[in-house]
Amino acid sequence: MANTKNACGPGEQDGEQGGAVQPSIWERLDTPRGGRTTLTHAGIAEAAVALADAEGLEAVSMRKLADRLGVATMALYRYVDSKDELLELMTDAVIDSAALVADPGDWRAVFGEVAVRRRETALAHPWLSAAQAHVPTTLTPSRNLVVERMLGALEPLPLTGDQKMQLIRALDSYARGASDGEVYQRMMLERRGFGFDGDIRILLRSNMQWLLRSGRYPRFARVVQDGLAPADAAAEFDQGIEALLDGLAVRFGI
Amino acid sequence: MANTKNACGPGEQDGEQGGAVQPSIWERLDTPRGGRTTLTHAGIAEAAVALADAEGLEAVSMRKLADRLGVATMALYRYVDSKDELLELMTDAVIDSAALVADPGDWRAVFGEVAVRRRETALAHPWLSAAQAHVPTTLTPSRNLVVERMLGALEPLPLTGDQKMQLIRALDSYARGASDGEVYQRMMLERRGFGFDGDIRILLRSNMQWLLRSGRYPRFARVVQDGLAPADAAAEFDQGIEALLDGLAVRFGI
DNA sequence: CATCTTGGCGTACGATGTACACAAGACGCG
DNA sequence: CGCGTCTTGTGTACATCGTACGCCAAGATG
Repeated sequence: MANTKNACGPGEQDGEQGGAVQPSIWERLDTPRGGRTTLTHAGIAEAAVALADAEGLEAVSMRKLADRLGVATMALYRYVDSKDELLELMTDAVIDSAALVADPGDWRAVFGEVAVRRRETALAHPWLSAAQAHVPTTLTPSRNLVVERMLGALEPLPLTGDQKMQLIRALDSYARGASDGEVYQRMMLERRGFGFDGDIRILLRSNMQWLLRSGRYPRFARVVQDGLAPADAAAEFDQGIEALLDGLAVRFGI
Repeated sequence: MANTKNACGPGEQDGEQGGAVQPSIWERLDTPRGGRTTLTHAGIAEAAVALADAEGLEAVSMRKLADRLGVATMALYRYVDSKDELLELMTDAVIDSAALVADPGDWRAVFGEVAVRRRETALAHPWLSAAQAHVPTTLTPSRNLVVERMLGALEPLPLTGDQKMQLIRALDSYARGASDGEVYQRMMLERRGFGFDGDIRILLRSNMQWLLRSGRYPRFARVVQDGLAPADAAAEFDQGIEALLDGLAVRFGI
């Protein structure tokens, strides 16, 4: 089994006053700091994001980041408990929830905008998907704000809290999967020597030989060989979102 | 910009005979090896998977893996060019495409089965999502086999190759996003001290204090406070899949 | 047997995350 | 102003990691 501990954690599992079992960095963010303040959480996160954007996630090391900030390596540890926490800060920092401008009363518009924005963010910061996978972080301030906005859009509809959350999770699932999948494909393209912005069909074509040779994938080979139209990933993403929301709306009678 | 190189890669970008630009490990898999053969690709992958299942992905180091196999560290490098390639092997090894048993003529059944299987695999091997994110790998043999099967199920339908692929990608997107999201939530639960199999609502509840205190998320706080029913993640996953496929079927007139 | 190819081994190097002890700047109180 | 006291920034040190390189052994081939 993968889980090393399965007993309940620190503090009573269900206590009303229990507080956050671990301060979880977001709690510490806005607590005022005394003494010297050459560094800030925001500044650190921003520099880390810039570094990852410029040189990739694997280039983000505590040493390099500290160098960029003109500070000793260990100074960073006064602000984050570990590198993983730094990654958490980064994943939260790239979500610009201020950019949501859709009519708050039109839930389909709000949901669509959230999804599209997520895809754009993922493509603009290709390291994001890997960072989120390495440091599982549901529930960051920015992400909570997005949930809040979606809940607001669902307010006038006759749905239970559970149904609203299910709707939000469904959108999140599709948007996450489609965005990550697209990013992974593009990173694959880049790794193979074609650029991040290359034609995705190159991947399929360069794979075709392998498909044909083994003979185990006749249908796949045929589809690739017959040629595919140039992909419009953004439009396909939209169609998927609309299809999913259509289907769920029918099920929920809205 | 994140992309370091945007020019076309090795070989001519569009050459007909171009072959795989890099041997890409899958090519090397079934080429026969001479000399001693105490190791095999399959054995290495299996041991690595077992290690990751037991101690987590971060415990998978070349040294520990070699120890487990009773072999020197560098021996592994005769079979994989890098640790990243090892991760690729692992991600392919856990996909058991032999387990697909749905009626091949019923495309909805086939698609549903593929999605469900994917979720089960992701939950059974929580490291999988992170591994796939770290080493973007579309197009592995096992994955190709799944695509082949789905294409087979779509054969009788009046769809173009592009439409078939779009359908497959849409299912892949939702299944990936929902599975990864669920895994991340559970890993988060485990990291916080509640087990991997704990009640997901604990996460929300422990987050509630933060929600209430800041006052920026009134709706979110209310929904959590009003209490949520125990989640049936599998059923919710199914509903999402069905909703998505319904919506797309309408769009494609099938 | 001689030779060659391939597979496994041991060592070594640079980079990484971070624990720990210490110095230096800011603040409260006299 | 002077002096504790707390917080922030620093320097060193260590375990661990991926992996380049050179060597030896084992099986195949002549």
